[in-house]
Amino acid sequence: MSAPEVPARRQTRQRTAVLALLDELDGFRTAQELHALLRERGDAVGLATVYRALQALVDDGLVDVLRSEVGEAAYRRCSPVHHHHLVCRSCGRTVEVADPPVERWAARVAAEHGFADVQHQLEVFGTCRPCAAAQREDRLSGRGR
Amino acid sequence: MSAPEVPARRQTRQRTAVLALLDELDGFRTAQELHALLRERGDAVGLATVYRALQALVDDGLVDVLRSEVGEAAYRRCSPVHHHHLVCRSCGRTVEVADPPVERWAARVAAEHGFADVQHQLEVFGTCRPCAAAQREDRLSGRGR
DNA sequence: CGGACGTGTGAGAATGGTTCTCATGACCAC
DNA sequence: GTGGTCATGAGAACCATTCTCACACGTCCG
Ligand SMILES: [Zn+2]
Ligand SMILES: [Zn+2]
Ligand SMILES: [Zn+2]
Ligand SMILES: [Zn+2]
Repeated sequence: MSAPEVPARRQTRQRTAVLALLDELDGFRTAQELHALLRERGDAVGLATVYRALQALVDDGLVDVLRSEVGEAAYRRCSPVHHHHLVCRSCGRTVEVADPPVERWAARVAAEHGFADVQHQLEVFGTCRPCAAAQREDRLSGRGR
Repeated sequence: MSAPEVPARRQTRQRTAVLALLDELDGFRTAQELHALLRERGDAVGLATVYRALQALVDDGLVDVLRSEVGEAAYRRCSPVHHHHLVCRSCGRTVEVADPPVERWAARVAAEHGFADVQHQLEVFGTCRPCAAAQREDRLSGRGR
């Protein structure tokens, strides 16, 4: 009800830089990594601002966020339609994938147990071919232990 | 190769208490919540020890861990066979569910993109019936805003 | 254009969950 | 029993994220 509540997002150098950087990267990156990359490239942006920009992008549905196993948040420019991810554990390379059956399954199993307001999260983790090859090499050289 | 590597888990009052508490609870609880519950009940255990005991249980496959949206880890006594979870957002009540099709789907989609060492995580979140009813009541009373 | 307003920025402090440190205590095989 | 480990716990350390607040700068009329 009442006003549509659009706080009017303002266009600044910092927000533009964050989104531009995300557009060039293909995988999930943490806020700290993005902050370091921006600094290297010269587009210096405060860390707190990186966090705020990412949060805004997530709210706008332009960016997906994923929690790593150690609890850090990682961000990626994603398409706005519902999808899931196939993520490389070591380099972050990501492929967007869809699985229509699981959507129906989630809704059905939730209904069967009387759960409402259903959401689901499905992610697949693995090692992409280049990273697997690199790891094999490492093992062949000195890393016996 | 070499020794089977079983560091010999020692049985102490603290670890017994943590596992016993988890056995009584039906949902995912954070380490801090478990620590508080143990203190109330009189089985006082240091917070660091709760974390260590939980980590050991996870390593042994007796407990599952889930990251909340705010990044906290939540633990639950679970069956040792592979399964997924239907979790109530507000009370933590949890149902273990299986979805054989998604297992095959994950393996296939990973193979198609050349990913190895595949793992997947699938969780469904919702509001269980009792919690939904409670929230409806709250809204009817003073919470107009 | 030219301010006025209100949002955005950033350095540093604060927060809070988790892990580490290390002196002390308690299992348990012998 | 005893000894050698491993476990415990209070507090410090860690570290990602958020908060604070003085200041800068888009945006919007006029
Ligand atoms: Zn995505
Ligand atoms: Zn889905
Ligand atoms: Zn489980
Ligand atoms: Zn599965």
